[in-house]
Amino acid sequence: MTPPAATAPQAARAATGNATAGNAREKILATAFRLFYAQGFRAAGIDTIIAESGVAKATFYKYFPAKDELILAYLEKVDAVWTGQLHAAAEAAGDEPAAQLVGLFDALTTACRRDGYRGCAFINAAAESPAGTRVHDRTVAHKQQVLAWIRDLAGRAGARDPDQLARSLTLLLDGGLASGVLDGSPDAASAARSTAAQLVAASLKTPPAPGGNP
Amino acid sequence: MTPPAATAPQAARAATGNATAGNAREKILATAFRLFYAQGFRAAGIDTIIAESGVAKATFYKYFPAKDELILAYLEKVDAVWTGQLHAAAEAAGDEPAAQLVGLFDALTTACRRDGYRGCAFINAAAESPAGTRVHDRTVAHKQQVLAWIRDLAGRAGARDPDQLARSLTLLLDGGLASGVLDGSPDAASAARSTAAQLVAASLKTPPAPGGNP
DNA sequence: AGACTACCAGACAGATCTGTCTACGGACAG
DNA sequence: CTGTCCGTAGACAGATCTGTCTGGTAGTCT
Repeated sequence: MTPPAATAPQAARAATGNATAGNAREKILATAFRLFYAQGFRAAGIDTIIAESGVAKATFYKYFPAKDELILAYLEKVDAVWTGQLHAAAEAAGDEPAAQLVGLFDALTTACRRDGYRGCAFINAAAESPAGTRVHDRTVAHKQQVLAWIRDLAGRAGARDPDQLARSLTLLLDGGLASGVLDGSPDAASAARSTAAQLVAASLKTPPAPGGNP
Repeated sequence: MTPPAATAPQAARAATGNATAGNAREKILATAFRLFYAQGFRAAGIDTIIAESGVAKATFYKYFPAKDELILAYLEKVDAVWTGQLHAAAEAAGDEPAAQLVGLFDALTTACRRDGYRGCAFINAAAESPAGTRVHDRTVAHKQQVLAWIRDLAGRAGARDPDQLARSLTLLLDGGLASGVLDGSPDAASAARSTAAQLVAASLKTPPAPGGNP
């Protein structure tokens, strides 16, 4: 797994040659990661983030000229982490693409079990920012990346209709992410996994009836 | 200093024939319904709601002693509206429970197509309020009501495992609600419907393998 | 030594948000 | 006529949030 190279590791470091430069930035980002996810980024104020990361206000505004920049950086980090977990879960299921399509749902199970789980950070982010904003656009981009990856897996698995299968699986994934917090019972994730297994299996069979669709 | 589109209070009262104290309450709730859904209830301020509903501040606080009360009333209204749409879509599909299980997804399609669609109001609400709050609890209750209704339909349809089928379908429904805004393409809803049809059909067939399944 | 860099501490301005409170007016029953 | 209910209009307090700005400390490079 490779961390996304496109995620803003400030060229200032290379410019100054200072190895410790940007240490404060990481602390801020780590705190934001925690607070934004736990409370939403409208409820988590700059002052709180600054206080909890033990950083001066001027330092904060040096790295993140506006709160929006921090939110975007947060989403970038969430994307990297969640994508990494999805890929890891898929690979843990073996080399067969079909098995990986099911295995990736183990990342959902793990996420739902985690303490303080509050659903999909991107869905939550989109709920807090209207369409057309950069935050919203970043969310759309993330979802499309995941969809494209699953579609690729479905194609390599030999699915009858990779597009359709990928869409069904992302629906299950998003549904599990969204309702994992809401459904009182914790088995939404395992239900998503078994449903995914059923869909994958059905999509790999040869078409039974070429007849019309009611 | 002229309020935009000033709604003459006397005229409005005369139009409705007065007689109903609490006319202002409905106006407030209607405005909140619109603004809360469009912006989230953290971004939509009391002052804006008061101004846009053409109501005095004291009147607002008479009916809703705190913003939380308005949010709860809003969720109550959303619950009634969305549940009504789900039931209507199901009934429009005929009398057969199996057909209704698929037909209810037409409510999702309609919702996604609606202008200004911003996903599930409850999921968005939960994203803005931490677990343990009344808002969050109301969201959980709503989701469980929907789940119970679908489970009942699945049972009457003669599904092999009504619990499992209901859970799969709610996952698809929530996934469609959540990603209907995010997926660039608008066909998430129709994909959810066709996947639901597939799952319902598979669940009605006689069990192929009676082998013990953990 | 001087310059530069990274950082801390915190006051401050300006906006915004929730909720309270005063002042006023029309409708209607007793 | 008077009291009560419903409503408008808007000032106000107090909290909070974003973003700026000043001043001070420590390490590093030349």
